[in-house]
Amino acid sequence: MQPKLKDIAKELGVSTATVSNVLSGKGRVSEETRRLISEKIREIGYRPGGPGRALRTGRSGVLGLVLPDISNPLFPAFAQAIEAAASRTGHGILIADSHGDPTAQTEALERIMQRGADGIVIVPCRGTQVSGLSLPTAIIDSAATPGNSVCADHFQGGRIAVEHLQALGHRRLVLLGHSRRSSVQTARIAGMQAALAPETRADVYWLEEAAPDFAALAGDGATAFAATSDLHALTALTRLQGAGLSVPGDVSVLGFDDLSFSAQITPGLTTLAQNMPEIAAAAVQHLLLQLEAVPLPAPRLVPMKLLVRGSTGPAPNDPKHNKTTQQGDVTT
Amino acid sequence: MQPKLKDIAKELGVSTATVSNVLSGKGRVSEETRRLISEKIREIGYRPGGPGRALRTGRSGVLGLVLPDISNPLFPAFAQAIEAAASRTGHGILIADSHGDPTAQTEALERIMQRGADGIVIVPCRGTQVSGLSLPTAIIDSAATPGNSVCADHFQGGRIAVEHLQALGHRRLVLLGHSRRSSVQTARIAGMQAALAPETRADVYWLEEAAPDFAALAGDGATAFAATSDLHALTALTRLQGAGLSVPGDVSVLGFDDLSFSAQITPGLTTLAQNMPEIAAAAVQHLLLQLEAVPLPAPRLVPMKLLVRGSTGPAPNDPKHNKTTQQGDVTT
DNA sequence: CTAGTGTGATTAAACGATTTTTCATCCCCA
DNA sequence: TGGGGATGAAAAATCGTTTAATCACACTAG
Repeated sequence: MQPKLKDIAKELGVSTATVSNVLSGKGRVSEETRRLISEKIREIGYRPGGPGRALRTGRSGVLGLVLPDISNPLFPAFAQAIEAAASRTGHGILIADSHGDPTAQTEALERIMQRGADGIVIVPCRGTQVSGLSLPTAIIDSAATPGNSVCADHFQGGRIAVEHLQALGHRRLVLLGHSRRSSVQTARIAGMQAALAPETRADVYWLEEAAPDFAALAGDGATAFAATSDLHALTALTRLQGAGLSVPGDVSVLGFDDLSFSAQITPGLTTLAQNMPEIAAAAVQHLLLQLEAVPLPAPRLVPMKLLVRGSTGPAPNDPKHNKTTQQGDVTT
Repeated sequence: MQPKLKDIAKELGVSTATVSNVLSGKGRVSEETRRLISEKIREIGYRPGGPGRALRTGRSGVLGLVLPDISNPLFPAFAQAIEAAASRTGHGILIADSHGDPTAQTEALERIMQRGADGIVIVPCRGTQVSGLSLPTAIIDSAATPGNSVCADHFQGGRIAVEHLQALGHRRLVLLGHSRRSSVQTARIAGMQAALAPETRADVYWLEEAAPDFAALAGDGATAFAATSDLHALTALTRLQGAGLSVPGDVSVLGFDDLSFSAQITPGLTTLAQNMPEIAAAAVQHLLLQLEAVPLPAPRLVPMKLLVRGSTGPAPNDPKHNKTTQQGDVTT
């Protein structure tokens, strides 16, 4: 049985109020009893928390986190960053997986509210729009989503990706997305297209609809593949390598999100990383501000960062570049 | 403001006790009022939960989940499975990341207990041993860990891996682990070694200590690489492919845990998968039994399952096998 | 000597739900 | 007519903690 406030009070012959005052440093307590009580507290390792406090104060110290798919390789980093940011402010994280299903998402939100969370961080399912919750909410999606609170600047990430490839001399690009219903992916592709030089040609493929033959595209003149996710970049990379092409000698590959495996493979995957700690901190901050009824700041766009690894190199037959493959991570 | 029990009671002119009775179906309520109240409840969408209930009943309906590293690509699947299993029994999941640090792990446990969790599922940090918690606990680690509650049968997984490779004719194996301090990895390697035929040679490399030159090993006669994680299998596969070797034509590669990317790459990675749903269900079950003070069952060992994809094939120059690479997943 | 002022600590109410106890009827039968 | 169930619902206690209100006491100033 956990020690309770009453136990301490009884053992020291004082009232629970006095003990509580010592804990919070609020009421009037003599130096003497304060010392006595805090010593006892340390001795038996008492921690106030629990439902009692939550009931009285109306704060549970727990934030909900609703994700469309925990097993998506991007979300671990998300969850970890959010957990870290919440820990820093003394909050716990209650997770829920919506399995990409809007109905499940609604249920998840309800369950979290029912459990008394103080606020909710939501990464919404594709195509859903969350609003009108009676709880502080932070939405992490894309700049285009109404109600979005904070997110990576996917558009800018796309631009940087294409700028990087063009600077290496690539003029025939293949842009790979998974689903055009994902606002994140469409933003990245749009950013890529916005950065295209007049002489650059870029074909977009949505893998959900039809998977192209990567090696054939390369044979047809494409020298660089830019995917909206490292997962698809990896698919392309292994398929190209398997077909006997050299990466980045014959063809460059670039991805997004710096997934766990991206630095592990050979060549290392050049990728655009989200600044997870900053996004997470902003999301948590967003909730805490709402809890204090502070007017909300404008949606935050956190810049993405290019990590140059070995999978991108000079376009073949480009006179300007004939250096060898770069080693290690270079950030810009 | 969320609707409260008192609101409903006041609005219908009954006592809170009566409403609570309707909710739980316990006390004596006339059919008439029961109908009236439950209709009102449905109308305003009231859900009892919250700290009030937790305080009175002593159950918060929340289970803690402590992981050594959320961003480890294996844990998403873990977390998802646990979340699903807990949802099924009406529980929420409070996650905490110990960052592989025993001190942080202890703190995480305390924070979770303080928040009033009903039980804790722990995947312990390497080398730590959790015990003596005043809360129901389920430990998921390896069979060798004292106090282990449930885990995959890593040893058996290792055996199956080597048996698979030997059946394909491989007689020169390279076994890859990351750290010999990981009880999971040592169990897998031990299982692999236990299945070796007398004429098979297998060299073990711990990547944490020294990373071998994979291509050189292959040139030296090794025809198959078995890693204790898909992550390292992927490292090996891309490096071998990059060196111009054909997988599985020249060399086979096998991993563990069926990570998110394993089916996405070319060739698909043959791997030994953990039965996450079963492990998660067993862990949650373990907690629920303790809550009801039922004597604990013996530790559960959940068999691993071989998923044969394209990365393993017949050993080169093996007279018995000359089929082409298999397509798709074949389970045994 | 009394009223006012601090000081240190206790009492009691409150939070939202559950559960035990009590209460008020009504009905039946002796 | 008056006890004895049965029935339906209200009253009250309880969980652990915080906090406003209160109290007891000493000290000081008028």
